[in-house]
Amino acid sequence: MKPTIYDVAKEAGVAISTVSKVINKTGSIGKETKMKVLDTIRKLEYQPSVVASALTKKRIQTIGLLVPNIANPFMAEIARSIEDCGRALGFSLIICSTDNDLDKEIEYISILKQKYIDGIIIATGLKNDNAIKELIDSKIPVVMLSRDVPSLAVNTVVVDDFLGAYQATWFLKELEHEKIAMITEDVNFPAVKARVLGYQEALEEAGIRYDEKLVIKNNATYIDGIRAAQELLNLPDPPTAIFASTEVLAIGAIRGARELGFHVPKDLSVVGFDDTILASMFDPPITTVAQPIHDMGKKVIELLCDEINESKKVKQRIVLSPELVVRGTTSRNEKSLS
Amino acid sequence: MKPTIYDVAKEAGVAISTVSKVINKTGSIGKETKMKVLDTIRKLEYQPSVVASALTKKRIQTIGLLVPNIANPFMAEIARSIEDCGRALGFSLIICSTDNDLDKEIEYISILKQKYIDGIIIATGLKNDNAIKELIDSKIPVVMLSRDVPSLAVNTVVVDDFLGAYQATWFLKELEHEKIAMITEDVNFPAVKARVLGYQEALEEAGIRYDEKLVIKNNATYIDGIRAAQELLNLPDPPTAIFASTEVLAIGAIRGARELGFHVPKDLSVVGFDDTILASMFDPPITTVAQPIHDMGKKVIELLCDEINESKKVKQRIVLSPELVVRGTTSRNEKSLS
DNA sequence: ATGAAAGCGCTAACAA
DNA sequence: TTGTTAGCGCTTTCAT
Repeated sequence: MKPTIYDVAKEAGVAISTVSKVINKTGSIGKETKMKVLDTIRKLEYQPSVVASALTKKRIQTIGLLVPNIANPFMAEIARSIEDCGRALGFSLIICSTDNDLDKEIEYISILKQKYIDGIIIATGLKNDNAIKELIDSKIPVVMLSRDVPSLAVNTVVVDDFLGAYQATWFLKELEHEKIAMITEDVNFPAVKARVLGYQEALEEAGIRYDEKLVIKNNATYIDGIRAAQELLNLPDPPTAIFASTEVLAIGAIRGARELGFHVPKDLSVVGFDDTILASMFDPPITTVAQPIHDMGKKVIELLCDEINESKKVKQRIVLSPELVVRGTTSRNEKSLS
Repeated sequence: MKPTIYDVAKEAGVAISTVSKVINKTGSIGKETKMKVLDTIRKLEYQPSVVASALTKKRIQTIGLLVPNIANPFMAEIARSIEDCGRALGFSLIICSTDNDLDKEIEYISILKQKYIDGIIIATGLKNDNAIKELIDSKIPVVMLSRDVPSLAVNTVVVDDFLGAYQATWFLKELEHEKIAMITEDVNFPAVKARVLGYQEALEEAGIRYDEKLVIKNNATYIDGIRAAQELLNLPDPPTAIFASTEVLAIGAIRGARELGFHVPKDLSVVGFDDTILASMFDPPITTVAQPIHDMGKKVIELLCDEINESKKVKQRIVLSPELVVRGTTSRNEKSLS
């Protein structure tokens, strides 16, 4: 049987509370006894039970991560970043793929609570914020990732979607593109709306008239990307550049363009968003707005720890800047010279 | 404060053991009291503490998944499958990315043990099996996924790598390719070796002489794929087809070929392995040996549950068949007609 | 069928 | 500085 704190205490000839103290570095213990305890812990290969301590401390050194789908490369990369940052602080990571389904989200939150999880990171995008509200009311440390809940005071880490879209669009403008289209998901999330706004702002500053026929909203699948691009390219006066608000949409758009005989980037420039493995492995590698995935994980864990330790009671909202990564799907607009 | 089992008992006017029994469906309880208890549970919104019960039952309804890297699309898809199958049975999933680093693997295993995890799924590939041996000796339910430990009796789920490689190679042969190369990771894992063997076997049956210059072993990065393909295509008598033992290698190979002016699939056919999102989103979509990701997750959870419940004491080794998915990176060899 | 009580392994007062 | 002890919330005999 695995040794318990009692075994250690007996073997070392001290009380269990003494052992507990040296393990948790609480209270004060004599250097002598401390060494003795440490020695027998090593000798017995004793490992404290996280579960037993969780019963009193209400913490099990584990955090939950709610994502739409861990199979989505962007989420998987985010998860990896969070896992690493969390591990450094002793946290394990439970993955919860909700498919953006409210019922699953509620179910997962309920389960995580039952398990005395230390905190929850929410990176799902839902229409309904009630589940989140209740969560926060129940005093469980929460931080939102890439998701704003405007009506709530809650720790949040987001990237500047407006800026990212602006950068992408402006870059296209500097490449002398004038008809710049946008493909995006058709939902009401602040993040999505901000990207459209950033696109519009850049156009305006560039002196390009905003044309709503050039903005295609739909779902965000590969197929949607293909369709949207083809719809755009079949226009009487088709765009020479497309800003896709997602890597998958960008890849779909490229595919759609190619099927119509357009060459990327010669005939059509495409900029994506996220910078997942999909962008760098595609041929040509995709010019894209990179989310600072590593920083996002780091900040999110920092905020969560602050919340867990109650060291800071003020909620924070951290906005990280994205960065345009220029690769092979964009080029100067030749038509504008004619 | 969250209600405890005591609150429920008091409110319902019964003993806590009675409440415990109705929750766990153990022992026998009168229909009357059962209803009464159930009602007050609902009324109080009582949720039993998994942690407290774990203290006696030694189970926390959570399993650990050791993978090289959750950011790897194949592993992320596997994780999703396992998550879903596990959730149906009430398990949460803790992700542990080891980077195939023995120290991290050991550290993770140790942490998982401390947390009274119910079982561990190991999908990492390591040179050293000692950590696994100890794990199994310590009676924690374990199942290996895509990893054989020949010297150990342990539940295992693998796909038939030999068969997959055979199918890929044979398919290429049926396309009348005669010079078929292979690119693979250079490690000693049974899975990797089996793929090389399957390739060789198919060649032999096809009456094609095995040429070791056509087998490039290296790491398994995108860059390695590029280099390997270029090395092959620069041969005096270059291959017309490449079987890459990984999606990433396949994508690298295609890129390498294109840089040299080869068209895929006209000048060079490429077959990959895994069938992740990378394969279907690439342009053209990649012909690949699909691993039955969903079945793998299902079987792995089944085995783990058997082990957890001790219902079956015989260790099993389940071999799943891969399936060739023909897409756009393969075509008939035109040169053979000349 | 139901209840009383002894743990599970640890933490945290409180004493000494 | 060290030890005693009462929980934490639940499961599980063993009585009743």
